[in-house]
Amino acid sequence: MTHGEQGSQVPLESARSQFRQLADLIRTDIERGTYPPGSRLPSEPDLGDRYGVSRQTVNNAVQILRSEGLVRVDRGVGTIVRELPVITTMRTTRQQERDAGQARGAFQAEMERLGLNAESDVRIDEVPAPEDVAGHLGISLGETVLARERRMTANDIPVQLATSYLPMDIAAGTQLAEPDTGPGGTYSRLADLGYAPVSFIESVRVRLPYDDEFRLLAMDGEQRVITIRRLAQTESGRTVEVNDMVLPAHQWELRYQWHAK
Amino acid sequence: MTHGEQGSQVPLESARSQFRQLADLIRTDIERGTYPPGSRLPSEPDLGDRYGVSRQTVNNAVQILRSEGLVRVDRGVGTIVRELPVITTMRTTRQQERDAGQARGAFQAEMERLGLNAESDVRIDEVPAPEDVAGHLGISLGETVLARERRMTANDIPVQLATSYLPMDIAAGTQLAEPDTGPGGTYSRLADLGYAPVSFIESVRVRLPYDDEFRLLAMDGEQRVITIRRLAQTESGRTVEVNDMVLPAHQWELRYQWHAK
DNA sequence: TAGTGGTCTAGACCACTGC
DNA sequence: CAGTGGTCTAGACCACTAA
Repeated sequence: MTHGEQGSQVPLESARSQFRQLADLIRTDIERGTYPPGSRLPSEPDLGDRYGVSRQTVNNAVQILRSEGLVRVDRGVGTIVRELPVITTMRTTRQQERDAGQARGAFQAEMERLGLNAESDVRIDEVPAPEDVAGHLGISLGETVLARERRMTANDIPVQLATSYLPMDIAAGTQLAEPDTGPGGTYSRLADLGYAPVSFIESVRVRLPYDDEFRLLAMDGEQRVITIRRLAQTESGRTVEVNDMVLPAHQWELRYQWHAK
Repeated sequence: MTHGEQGSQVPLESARSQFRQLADLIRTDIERGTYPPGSRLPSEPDLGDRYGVSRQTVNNAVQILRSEGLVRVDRGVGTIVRELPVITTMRTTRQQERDAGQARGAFQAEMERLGLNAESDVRIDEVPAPEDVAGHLGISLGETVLARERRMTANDIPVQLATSYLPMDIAAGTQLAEPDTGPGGTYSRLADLGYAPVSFIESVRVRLPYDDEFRLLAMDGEQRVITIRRLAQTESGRTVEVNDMVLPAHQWELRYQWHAK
């Protein structure tokens, strides 16, 4: 009664917490187009008045929508409805071959399919191998490896970090140490050098982002990242690449296809 | 000054929010064994006094640990340190064959490897095909399909829900409609019937659990689920199974292996 | 400077648990 | 019944943005 006279126009059941129900209401409004992509939600005090709840309760509701990637908060500006579609990445025996024949990578191809403008930075470094990477590459602990760090964006929104580790005895002085690995990418160059990867293992996990990932991926609130560690092995069983990928979980779908036998 | 005299023994920087730093402190204590698995954290008021912060701030910190699966809250009891290890599930061309030869499924095998006691319920139903399932199975909208719903536990902790949809023209009256599908499981029976699956596609996503999933998986706080939809196809290209899996994200690692060519 | 969301506090009421 | 966490509120201060 103290404030907001239009309070509780929408009946809230008592079974579920108010902030969850409020999140549902706002989500529905977004899906119906009441708040179209790119527009701003009413401010938290406004929403509080409108629904007859405290600002803290509104804030809790908005946290849910943020964690789903439905909205994004611009500090000092407001809460904006997002519009980036879900990106699908595909891993297949056959696709793998197709990708190898392409001038551009799988990421570029998917972005084009979605009509998004894909860009990526590359930073190349020689670094001491992280302990677990050293283990996979069969390298002693202090030894240096080639690290190719990439950050990929779609329509200027960061969508993936990837760090590829390659043994120096293979990569040093080759095109693998150049920003542009040329047609077919890393795996084609490895093949040229006599280390064609034929077997791949990917380990997928979900977790909270680290601070640097949070910043580099422009993440928001309680969003999660998907982490993928890919190992690429040659016919002889040597692991010639460790690739650590980090993806905002809400904007990706991973697709794996394989064949029995 | 009003309360808790030991307040702020641990210096908190001002850059990051108090509740995130507090979460880090408690997490460290858990990892160091100060709060061993199975034990209870001090109550939220206690922690508030100890660190000189409000109960709400403690609550926010605990939310983070819950979402990571590090602790679990028993209503009316307290916050308990968890101990379920991360479960790895493996998908490989070769593994697939190996599994087919086993009396027990892949899930059982992994549980045994981890020394966990695996159990699972099965419920079998004939239901109208959900719209997207009908599309995949090439069935008209109202038509019924066989639904095999499973709920799997490890040491009595629920770790996976799975619903397998099979076309009635294949499954009706066969062992596929029985609780126990026999040696080799569903895929072996499909093979016996002349519908051996040879190609598999899995689509992986991460999201907040629905209410029923939240309950059935005994989830806690802001935890996420991994959803996997698997399509199994025969040589002729017919999709003979749609399998929807739901897994608490914090306790699983998905592993995919494949071979080029 | 006014408005935005981030965060914190003190206090409150609730449902649930175990004694 | 006392203790637990879930949730809500009113009020506050902050950093940041845009006008």
